[in-house]
This record gives sequence, C-alpha cells and structure tokens, in this order.
Amino acid sequence: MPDRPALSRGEMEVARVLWQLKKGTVREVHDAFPEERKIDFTTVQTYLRRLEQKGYLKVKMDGRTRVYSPRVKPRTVIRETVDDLLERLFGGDALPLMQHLIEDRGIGDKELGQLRELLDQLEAGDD
Amino acid sequence: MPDRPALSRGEMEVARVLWQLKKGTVREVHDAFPEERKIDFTTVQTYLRRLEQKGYLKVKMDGRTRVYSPRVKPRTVIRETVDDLLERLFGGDALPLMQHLIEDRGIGDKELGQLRELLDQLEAGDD
DNA sequence: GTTGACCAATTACAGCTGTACTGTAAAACC
DNA sequence: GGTTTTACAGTACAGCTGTAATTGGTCAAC
Repeated sequence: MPDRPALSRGEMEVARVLWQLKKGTVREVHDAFPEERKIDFTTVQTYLRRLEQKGYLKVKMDGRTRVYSPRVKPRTVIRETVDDLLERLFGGDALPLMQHLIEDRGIGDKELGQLRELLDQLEAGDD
Repeated sequence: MPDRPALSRGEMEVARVLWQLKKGTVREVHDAFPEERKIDFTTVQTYLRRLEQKGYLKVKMDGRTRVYSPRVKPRTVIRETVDDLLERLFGGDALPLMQHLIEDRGIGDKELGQLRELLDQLEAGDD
C-alpha cells in the first residue's frame, strides 16, 4: 500500500485509454484518443510520464520506444478513485451515488435489466 | 449553462458540508467538519470564497458575517461531477460504475434491498 | 478609550495540472 | 550520406489547489 498520489482528471483519461489498449506507446495512446478530444502528442507524452512517476504505469523499452503498461490494476485505481469521490461528495455512503445513477442519469432499459441480473446473481451466490 | 469551473476535491468536501447545513457561516461549516478531518478555519474560509467565486455559492450578509448558501443545486453539481468522472474513467458508460459499486465495494444487504426497491419503483412508474 | 476576542480580507506559497514547445538523436527514406 | 520523420528528454509556464499566516477592522468588556 505505498499510497500513490491520486490521479488528476487528465491523467485518468489517459490511463483509461492505455488500459483499453492493455499496453501501448505514446503514439498508440495518442491515436486511440477520439477525434473530437483534441490533445497534443506531447501532452499525452507528459501524462504518460507523470503516470509512470506516480507509480501507476511501468515501462518496457522496445528498441528506442517505450511501451507503457499498467503497474497498478485498473480495478484498484478505480476503487481508490471512486472511494475518494464517495467520501468527499457523499460522505462515504455509496447508495446515494447509485440512486443518482439510476434516477438522474438515464440508465436505459437494457442497463436496468443487466443491473437486475447482477443483483440476482449476488443474491444467489451469497447465502 | 454558464459552465462553472469544476470543483476540486477539497472544494467538494466543503460544499457537501455546507449543503448538509443548508446554509452557514465559515465557523458553522468549520465546526461541522468531523473531528478527524482536521482542517484550519482559514482554510475553510478560503474554500468557501473560492466556491463563491466559481459560482457555486452565494452570500448574504448577516451583520458583518457572511452566510453562504448554494447557488447551484447540489443535485446539479453531483450530476456534473459524476458525469465528468464517468466520462474520464469509464468512457461515459454508467453500468461499469454500478457494477463496481455493487461488486467491489461491499454494498451491504440492506443497501441491496433498497436498490432492488429502487429498481422496482422505476419499472412500475416507467410505462 | 484601551484590550481582547472575533471575523473578514489580504497575502503567501509550494506543489500540482493542463497544455505544449524545443532540442536532439535515432530511424527511415531517397 | 543528407534529409525527413519519429521519439524521447527536458523545459516552460500560467493557472489551480491545498493549506495557512498575517493584517485589519468592530464590538464588547473593562
């Protein structure tokens, strides 16, 4: 539990793209950004470097090129990030956040179904 | 939609406390902070001022004392904040966040029941 | 009418963030 | 082998954040 500094908003964005690629170079991450999210190549570079410095990513050289990959599991990062948000914005109580997601954030019918399934599974598995 | 600058983590914390009080002075907000979250009086002062500057709070003078109250509804702030997080960390898809909340974040039995109720209500009300 | 207690306003300041430019060196192309 | 492209390290830099100390004003109690 060497507590890493929290991710900034921008860092999250970049980290998520890298997670999706599993691993990647600066260029790959940059190219994977959606068209409309214009962001400079060197900015991505900077974010990746900072993510490495903060301990979230590790690097392997492939010739001249550095290939980044997660050092901390996405799931862990997500837990830490969401926990922090919960703490600050909801006093640590998860239910209001769920409620918000369900009520105020048009969760579609499909998602509702999936959610219900999730609950069913939980109830079945957890005796 | 005069888009306000996003809240920083610290600002969220203070805003939440103020929301709970509905309205309050620096001192009231400071006193309402939990024991273990040690934070200086003047720090709270600074946060409240910044929240006002950013357009999240308004002020009414009561004698010499300023009484802060929300200018933007908490629900709105929460929506914006959560939307932003969803975008950056989950590519805008709310389901994975729910899933995380349910699976990885020990939601208790009580909460599960309440959740289920929520879903039922939704399904009933939504023809 | 000075002192102390409060409260507000001002100022501080280092570290973090977002965003990018520059310099330089290796790789790839002619 | 000179030129263009690519990639990385280093540098920049203003604005935001977290955290607070300092200064100044007002009323209440001496």
